[in-house]
Amino acid sequence: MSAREIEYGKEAFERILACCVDRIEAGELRARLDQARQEQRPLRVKFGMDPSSADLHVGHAIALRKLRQIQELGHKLVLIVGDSTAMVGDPSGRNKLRPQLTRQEVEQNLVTYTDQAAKLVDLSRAEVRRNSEWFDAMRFEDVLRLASKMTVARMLERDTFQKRVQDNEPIGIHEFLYPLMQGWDSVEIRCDIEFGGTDQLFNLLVGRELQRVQGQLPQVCLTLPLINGLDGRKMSKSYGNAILLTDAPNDVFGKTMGLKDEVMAVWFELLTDVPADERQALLSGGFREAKARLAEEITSLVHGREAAVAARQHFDRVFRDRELPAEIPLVEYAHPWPAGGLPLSILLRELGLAESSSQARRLVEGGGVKLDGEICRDANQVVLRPTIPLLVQVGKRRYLRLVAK
RNA sequence: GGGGAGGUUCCAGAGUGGCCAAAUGGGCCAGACUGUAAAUCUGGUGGCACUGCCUUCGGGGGUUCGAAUCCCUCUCUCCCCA
Repeated sequence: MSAREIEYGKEAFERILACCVDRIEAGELRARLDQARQEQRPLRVKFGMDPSSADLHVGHAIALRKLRQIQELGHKLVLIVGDSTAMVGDPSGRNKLRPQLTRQEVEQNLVTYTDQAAKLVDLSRAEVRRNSEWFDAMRFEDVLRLASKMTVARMLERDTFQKRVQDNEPIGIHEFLYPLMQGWDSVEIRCDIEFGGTDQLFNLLVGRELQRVQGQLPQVCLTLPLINGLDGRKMSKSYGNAILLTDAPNDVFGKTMGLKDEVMAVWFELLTDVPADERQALLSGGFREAKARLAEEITSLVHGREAAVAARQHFDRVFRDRELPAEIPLVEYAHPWPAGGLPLSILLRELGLAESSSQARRLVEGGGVKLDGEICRDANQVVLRPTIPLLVQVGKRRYLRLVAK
């Protein structure tokens, strides 16, 4: 296997900086590329992800796409899995104390995490490091030394902390440690460039400072735009407004179709490879068509082109043409069917179409449940053992064909 | 260490002895409408084989015919003073 060609020139410089919001310092990047060329080595480009929730979303995909480009330029992606930092909880962009995760929870999240990241970057060529590697080895003394590099005043300058002070929200001392930990990761891996969301700027800069203190060349800090979620707030799994990388293709497509028209341009730019002139043409045509294309691109990004095309067909069929989906899962009722039949509310609960029989009752009474295409408004209606598959439909998105054992 | 203010249903936040399964807003779910899972409007939003019953208002104990509301205690958070 021959060594990959590494790109150090103007093209690399520009591609690295493309889409970045903060560039601290772009000039240093130039010098850093030259230096790396002389030393015949790739730049070490860091990106950190805390396995603090189990799922990545398309907001993360902006960074991951960027990192893939960096890999294509031949530079080294160093992916930090923040298993130690996840136990602290990043206070960035948070107006509340984050729950501290246990080691066990972090371990669980970690597995799905790297799998998801692998959809978008080549992990086999990346260096994946857990930061517990060095933090577990630290003694309290080391922690104190690290903590002395930062002042309370500087920490309190941060908006998020200010707001919390104003709102009488608690701030844990450990939260002050977070930026230092993230910064220390940069020292440990001798980072050349660190990427993060715009909310990460402070943390990234701490990395610079710590590197300087430790006699390393300070990293270049580049931030990427954060993307808003379906409701306009910052996209976050915990707000429930995210398109997750684990969402089924139909959901990725459908959620994208629900985006506000105004944000389409940004999504096209940050999340697709559609060239600028083509994007322009799409956006000046019909919104519906443009958004369908966007949805297809996003779905393709997560699940591949084939799945994306199928998702688009499904969407058109179900939501535009108001027809039944092409494929409806056949579900076998798990228990023996009672001789006297089964009240609808109980059936829906048992099928997992409602969380409780009360909720099922509400769904039925609200007109959201159809049996064989007929709206059924009586939650007490007894459903007899189906002899042929019974089409059960809850809302616009949940369908199944039910058979008895 | 001392003093004060608080902890309410997914979230914010009303409620200070019965009319409280708990206002209002957000979120979420469903319905109508639509190019769309957008926007808007409507309804719903503890559980139960449900016209009734059961369990909720930080934990535990108590007063009372009756407590989210009163008392005791524990616990957590915030503020002020030291």
